Amino acid sequence: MARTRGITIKDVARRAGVSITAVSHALNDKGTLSAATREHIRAVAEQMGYEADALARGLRRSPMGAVGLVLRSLDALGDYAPAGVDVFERFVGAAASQALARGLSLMLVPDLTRPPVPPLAFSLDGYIVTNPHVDDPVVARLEERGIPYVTYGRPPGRPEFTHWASEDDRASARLVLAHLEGAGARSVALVRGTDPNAWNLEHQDVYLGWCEERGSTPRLYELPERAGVEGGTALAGRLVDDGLPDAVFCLTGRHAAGVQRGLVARGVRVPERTMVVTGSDSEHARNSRPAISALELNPVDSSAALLDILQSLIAGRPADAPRLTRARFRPRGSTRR
Amino acid sequence: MARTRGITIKDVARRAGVSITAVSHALNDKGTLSAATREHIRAVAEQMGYEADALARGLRRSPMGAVGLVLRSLDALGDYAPAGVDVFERFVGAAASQALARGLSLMLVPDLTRPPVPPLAFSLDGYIVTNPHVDDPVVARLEERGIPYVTYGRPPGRPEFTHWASEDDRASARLVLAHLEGAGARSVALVRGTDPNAWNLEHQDVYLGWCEERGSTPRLYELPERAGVEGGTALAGRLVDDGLPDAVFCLTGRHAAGVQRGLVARGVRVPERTMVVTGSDSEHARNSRPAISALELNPVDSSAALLDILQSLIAGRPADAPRLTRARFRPRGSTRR
DNA sequence: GTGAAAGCGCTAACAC
DNA sequence: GTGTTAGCGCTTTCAC
Repeated sequence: MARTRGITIKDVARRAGVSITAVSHALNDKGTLSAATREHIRAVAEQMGYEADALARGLRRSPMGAVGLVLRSLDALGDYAPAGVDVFERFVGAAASQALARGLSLMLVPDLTRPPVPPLAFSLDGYIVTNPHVDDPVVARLEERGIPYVTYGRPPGRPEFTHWASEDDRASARLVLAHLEGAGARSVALVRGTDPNAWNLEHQDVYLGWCEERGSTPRLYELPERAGVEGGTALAGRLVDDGLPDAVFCLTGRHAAGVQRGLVARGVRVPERTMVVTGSDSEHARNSRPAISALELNPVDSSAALLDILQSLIAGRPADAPRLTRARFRPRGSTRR
Repeated sequence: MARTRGITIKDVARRAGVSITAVSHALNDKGTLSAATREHIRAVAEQMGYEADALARGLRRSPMGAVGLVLRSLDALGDYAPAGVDVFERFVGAAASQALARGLSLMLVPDLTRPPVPPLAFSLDGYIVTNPHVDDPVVARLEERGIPYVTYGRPPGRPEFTHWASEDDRASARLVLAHLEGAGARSVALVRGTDPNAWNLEHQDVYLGWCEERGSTPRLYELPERAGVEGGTALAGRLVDDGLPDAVFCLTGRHAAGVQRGLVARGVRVPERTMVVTGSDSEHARNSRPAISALELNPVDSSAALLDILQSLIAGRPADAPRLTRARFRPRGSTRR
């Protein structure tokens, strides 16, 4: 299966009876060729099925037509396909489809700071980094290299950085809390993850503000993302011991599923005694009994926005950023009273 | 945001006080350098944080550390993110995770035959092509270029080609039919898609054989994949008109959801009068009432197998192929009698 | 053992 | 208007 090389610019030049420069210029709309030559060269190239080699072209630092995607939350998890968690797959799917629609390819790249670094990594035109955390080394690396990037979720601790898009986490959090309040909840516990990303931080922030406004004591629990369903189940014990709240708001779907299972196992009636809701819809949330009310992210709009911004950056244009998209709230049995 | 170039081989050579060649050889275990020089050069390179530029390297046709993924079924659909269809997302997620685990990056590439072809497309080390159909032009293109590739699903009409992996479709089909028979079905209709890929063809083949063995008249319906749920609903009318079978086996999840909805709307009781089952689990299947029994593909094992084969091909080793993985059958309400 | 030098395919100064 | 030429960063002969 020897790799045959494709038709090169040289072949086209020879065939068209011109220099390689002429070909390069004709095909890239550069230089000052006569319309006739240009047209002729184009015809020949087309007819020969010529396609410029991206590598050689990239060597001269022209765009590659491909952007990278780094999933920081999965890097952190150390597992790129956690069972039942479909937010990332959905995001990858959406981002890929949006990229393809814009004529860009999407390359999935692992943690850029841990060797071996994928060879092409620093040759891509730009990057989407999802859920960067405080002082994210991947972001630092891109910054260092001067590679354009956008982030899915505001990079925490960097108020000056605007090239991000995400669902409006603050609005989402308020939506959920209002829903719980409307269903009669007075005391709400928040279960967040431990990654210091905007997702965790902004929900927490809104939650604390909400508690303060109402004069209720915040009940904040931190559970590592990787603790999964089991972690949630275990946490249910603590919730009971600390005194049952009217509702539990778990940011991750697996925690919510675990917490609900743990509560039910301890005889707590959901939603009658305590409601459960999650900030991130997942198979687990949908398949729990009762089904768990959830925020459904908006990967399509978010990845479209991110690619818009990224394309502007790559082209050196000012970008319309940040951009907020809207998550949908899906009320289900776990909060239906 | 000027792109800063990284440290080049030249920098390392100068710093180590050797030639460029020496650096190249030391870092690639080529040539005949003394152990001492080799070690010294390596130390300097490491200390400088040198990383070879993949582009320049690729120009000389060495591996890029990246493989492409082409989703033929989505190319055909013309939509890279059809709502509720998660098999592809799951496959992408699984393939990405398996690739990353092997130190490879995964690049999602659209139809390689429709311009504009993504620039890097022909520079990748190899390809995974999902669900190629008869005389697939993408496959032809890769073949032409001598680029190693594997297919998810046997390429139909090419018995000599072995570099593929997939769930064992024939076994899956038998599993489903046996399940239906066990639940009392005598007459079963098969609803397949129109893409001439192995998935459609092999299920059909087993189905026809099964009918023949039992002396029952086959009832075969073809429905374009893109007809979606609505197509299924419409088909339900035909099923009723043609005389209700005891069970309907729809290969795609959306067709199954539509068929069941259409049947129920016409007063047919599922599963009592007619059972419904699908060959491809999806959100639609799970969320239908009753939930639809389904085959759940095995993207994790399948993509792992594909990457094993692909890595062998790239390395020029003989590959252990084809490889069959096992789908799981999920019995649900739609076949529970 | 080591290094000079010739490309890989392309782009962009700069001559002509 | 058009072509010559010098690289981009790297690998790989092939002299020394």
